Amino acid sequence: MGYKHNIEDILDIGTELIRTNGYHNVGINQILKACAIPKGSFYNFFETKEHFACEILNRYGERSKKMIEGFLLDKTLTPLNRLKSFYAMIIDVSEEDNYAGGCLLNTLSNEVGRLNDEIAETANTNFLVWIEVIANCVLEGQQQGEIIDSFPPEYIAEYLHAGSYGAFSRMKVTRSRTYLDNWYEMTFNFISK
Amino acid sequence: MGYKHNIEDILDIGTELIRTNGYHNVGINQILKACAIPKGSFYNFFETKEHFACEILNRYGERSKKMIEGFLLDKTLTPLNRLKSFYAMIIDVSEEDNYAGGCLLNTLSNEVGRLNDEIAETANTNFLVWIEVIANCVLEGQQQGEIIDSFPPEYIAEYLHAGSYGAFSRMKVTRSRTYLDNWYEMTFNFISK
DNA sequence: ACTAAATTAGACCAATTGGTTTAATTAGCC
DNA sequence: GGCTAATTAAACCAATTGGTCTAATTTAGT
Repeated sequence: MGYKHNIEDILDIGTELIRTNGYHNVGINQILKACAIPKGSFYNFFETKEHFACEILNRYGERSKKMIEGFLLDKTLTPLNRLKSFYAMIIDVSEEDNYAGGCLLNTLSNEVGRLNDEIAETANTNFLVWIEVIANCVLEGQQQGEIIDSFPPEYIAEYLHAGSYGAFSRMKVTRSRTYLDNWYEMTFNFISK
Repeated sequence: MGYKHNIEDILDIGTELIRTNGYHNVGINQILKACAIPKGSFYNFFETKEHFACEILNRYGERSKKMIEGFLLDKTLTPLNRLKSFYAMIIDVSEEDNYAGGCLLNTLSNEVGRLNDEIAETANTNFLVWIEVIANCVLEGQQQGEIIDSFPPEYIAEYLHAGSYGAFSRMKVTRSRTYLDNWYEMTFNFISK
């Protein structure tokens, strides 16, 4: 039957709070309150706030990887169209989310990437896992002549995904999808053959 | 002769602290300590921490505008080469800075852009001032046939500068200029005619 | 020299920060 | 049923948060 509280719930709620409000702006107490768990339970599950951040990053990384694969391994579309549908979905979801947070990995990278070694490494590792999935799709597109082959697939994959992070920065202050849409249009124009 | 403390020093030190450590991670007390000023003076100059953030944003915005113009109005280079030299400089400076903070405007946009209306608007306003300067240079480049004209100059300007923000996110976790360099190479390859 | 306003100084405030501790309770296993 | 380990619960901690307050000092204008 298990105990009263389960880690998954704490991770879920913590992920959303930190993704939308930032790392230093969300206290342990706030997470505890939202989860309705006492402090003892939290520190039974997690050593420190830093470790907690790494755990939600890894969890977010794994789940997102599966979601990315759901789009990029879909053989009913051409590789380029798979990529397009993936980023079109990200933009739609951001709008539904009311432009609140964007990607947890990006949020933590920007806020604590330079300050905290463990969080930085965890964020980077998970990012590179995504890049591998994206690069495979890019390579397929290159082989089918849909995508430019003037750059290695990993370069294009990083360019694509990090590019979306730049767009998130603009999204957060403009509270609109306009620049996300422009970014999408221009980037796919540039990498299409 | 003036009083003992001057606002400029507080703004300078506050800018650097927040740019490199983030908004919520830097307390008023920390800024006071670094400036060696008492609290009364700080709150005599600035209403709240939020207002202080807006002031350093505006100051950073104005100074950066002048610096951008220093590069982009330099008639000894072609428009495209002016843009290239500007972003090459940004990357070099980031390396010298040990990849610490990147752009204050981007840092604040990402961390508090969605949480704080005043800071968001201030960040966006200053960003758009830069975009205007960059767009003028892009337009010149288009007129001289150096830069693609398949997109409006403002679109290319935003694409350029927001793109560099995505690269900063990667820089902070990798602690290297590698992705900044790749971004530079690819972006200028895409927008060159 | 006098006055009013700006500045300086730092003690003080309630609220919150991340984290510890101790005791009670619960679960799983033999 | 009894034992051990995990979990729950919340009081407690020192340090820090953004911000206020009062009093002393300094400046600029007349």
